Amino acid sequence: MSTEALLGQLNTPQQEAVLHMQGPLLVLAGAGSGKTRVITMRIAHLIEQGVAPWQLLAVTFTNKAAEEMQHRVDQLVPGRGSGVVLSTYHRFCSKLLRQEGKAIGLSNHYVIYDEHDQKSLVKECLTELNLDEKKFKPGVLLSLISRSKDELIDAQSYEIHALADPDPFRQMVAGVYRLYQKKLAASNAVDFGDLILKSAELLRDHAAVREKYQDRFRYILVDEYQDTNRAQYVLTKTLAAKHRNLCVVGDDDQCVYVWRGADIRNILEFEKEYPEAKVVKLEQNYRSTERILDAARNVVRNNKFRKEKKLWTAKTGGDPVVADEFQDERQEALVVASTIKQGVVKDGLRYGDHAVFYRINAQSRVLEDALRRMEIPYKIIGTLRFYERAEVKDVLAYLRLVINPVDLLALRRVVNVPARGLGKTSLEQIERFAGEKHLSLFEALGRAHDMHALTGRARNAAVEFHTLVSTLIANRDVWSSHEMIRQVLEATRYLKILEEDDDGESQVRAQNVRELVNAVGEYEERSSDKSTAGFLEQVSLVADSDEIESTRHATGGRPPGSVVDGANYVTLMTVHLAKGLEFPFVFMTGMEEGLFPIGESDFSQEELEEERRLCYVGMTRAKKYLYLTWASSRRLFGHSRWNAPSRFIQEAGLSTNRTESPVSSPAVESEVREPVWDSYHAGLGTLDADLATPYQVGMRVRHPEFGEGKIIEKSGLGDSLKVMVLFDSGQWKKLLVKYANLERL
DNA sequence: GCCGCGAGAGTTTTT
DNA sequence: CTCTCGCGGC
Ligand SMILES: Nc1ncnc2c1ncn2[C@@H]1O[C@H](COP(=O)(O)OP(=O)(O)OP(=O)(O)O)[C@@H](O)[C@H]1O
Repeated sequence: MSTEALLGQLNTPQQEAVLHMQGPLLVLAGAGSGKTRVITMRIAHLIEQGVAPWQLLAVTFTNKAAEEMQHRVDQLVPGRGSGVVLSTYHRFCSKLLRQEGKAIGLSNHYVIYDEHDQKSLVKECLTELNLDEKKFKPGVLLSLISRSKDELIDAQSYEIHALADPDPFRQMVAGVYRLYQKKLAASNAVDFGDLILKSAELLRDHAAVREKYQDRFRYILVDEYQDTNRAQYVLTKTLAAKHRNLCVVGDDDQCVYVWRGADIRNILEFEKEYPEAKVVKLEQNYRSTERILDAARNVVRNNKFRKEKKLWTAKTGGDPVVADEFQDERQEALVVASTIKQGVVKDGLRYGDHAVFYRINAQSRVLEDALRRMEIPYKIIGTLRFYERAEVKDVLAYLRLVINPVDLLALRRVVNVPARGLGKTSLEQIERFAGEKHLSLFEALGRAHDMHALTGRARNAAVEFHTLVSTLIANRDVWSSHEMIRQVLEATRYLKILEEDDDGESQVRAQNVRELVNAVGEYEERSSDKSTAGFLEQVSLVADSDEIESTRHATGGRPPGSVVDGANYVTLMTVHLAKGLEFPFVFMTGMEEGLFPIGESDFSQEELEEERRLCYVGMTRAKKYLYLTWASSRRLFGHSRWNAPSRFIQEAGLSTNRTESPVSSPAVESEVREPVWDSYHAGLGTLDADLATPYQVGMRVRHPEFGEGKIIEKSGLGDSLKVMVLFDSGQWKKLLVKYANLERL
């Protein structure tokens, strides 16, 4: 596409940003103002100007966003777009380490440990250090370690800081952190944080590598810059140090990953960091109607820590933003589904134009039920539970072991899978032997004959296992990933054993294994790197890519309104995942205090502001129509509780409509509605199932200090009976009934 | 060494 | 409600 044609799709400030050729560039602008379009067009324009695609590095926040941008670029400059390095930070770093990791002692067959692996490793550390898991929760320690990595603090630096600190807890964390890293290194493994941290350290400490990449990337572009962490910031800065053509775009109001280490200062202080930077403001929102934009801005305006930005839209007026109350989450889901159905059936809308957002993944199930009942095609975007299934992990562990035989977690996982008589005791013996002889555990397995303490059976099993895996290893550079996984299943009889078991659960597992084989096959078709290592990397990095599709309903006919292209479905996802996307019709569900904003009322100002930004992100995804819903009673994680409407509804300047009875929709068959009602009543029943105490959920009470309120949750029994009370003042508290002096009303 | 049972705990958001 | 962990019996 010619430069003129490219520029024709942009407004004046956007053009300025795209045409800016020399030096740093900051685009700080509100939602829907065309920031992403600037990045995309800038890439195309630079290529038009003769910059070689491989000299461009563009970073996005999710793999999905990267794919979309790649697609756009390919359209704009056909045939030349594929050379651009366009990926997430994590993928970029993964490739970098694969290529250059040997400089820091990382073999190119390293594996990426996921959160589950990380937790196991932390647990091992605690055990080895004689620390009580009850007192020091692995999850808490892991998050301390991960946050440190986000801030570019490696184990050594952490230890140095800790030494200067008399707090024994920090000393302890330092010990765990160091051991944790030692274990990762022993397994030739890195975690997510390491991908960035080690890349930054690699560039810092190895001039040759640093200069190579600094020379190469003449232009660097970063989308969603407000959500980068310190490590990513330093990495970016290093890479851009030579050419200084760093373009970052973002919106401080959309920073929603502080809990994961995002540092909003990266974008707010960009000008300080690069005084010569050109700053472009985009003030026209092209996405939403005025009403939607006003509502969203009314919410985020309540934040103290933000930069005020102008934002206007030419789409004046528009449909009013609606907020509705429902009796419970089933009602809510039912109405969301029937509203969508009505729009499609009556007004000829497309399912694909609709998205339903929620704060937490657990909310999705009841929405799914409702959509399925009404035969509405939908897709859930989110972290895939598929790769968390035991049978899938087993097979993946075999693949990992073949690629990287020192991967201790993978080895431990499968050494006795399927059961071959190599239990805990035998393995401990072998591990001890390995330690003494300075062998890896895998090598030690091959020398089990020398271990006289082992039973004959265990000895044979160990050697047999070693031989089996060795044969696979011998072929790892010969076989493609698809071939490899089939050979793994063949050699271990893993799938056979499942298939021979009549148990229903085994059949499901067998099916999952077959699906994994298919996934490998598909991967091989799609990608240029057909190796097993490539597949494993893909699995580790692309947690978000995939969708669980729902088209299980109506095998006979196509649901009304669906089109043949197959892309016509309602999208379900968390608000976090919606960042960067847009839909004509958006439903935000679960708009309740305690759920959105999430947490008990003791959240800090910072946490509340992040929730508010998240709400702003969600609302600004809508182009034409925005519908907020909340349920006065919600069953979640097996417990019902009463809710107050989210403060964000009020902040948005909306008032709630109460829906007394279920909205009957002509699109809903009566036979479909019945079961919903049945389960609705069943759900209510559980609310007052335990009547053993005089205090019940829903009851109004008076507290001498806090005044009147309603009991929204109850826990414990007897003297430890606790109730959560939502006071009319808006605050809520968990109280021990024994001491609270409550008066029933 | 293996398997099944029961008690207990714990649940945001994701690269 | 669902999953994990630890224990005890085979
Ligand atoms: N100059 C323009 N003229 C018309 N439409 C535009 C223009 N620039 C962007 N758009 C459209 O506006 C919408 C929002 O653009 P884009 O996604 O680039 O915004 P953004 O600033 O990245 O949004 P957010 O930060 O909310 O994710 C898109 O549908 C895009 O196609």
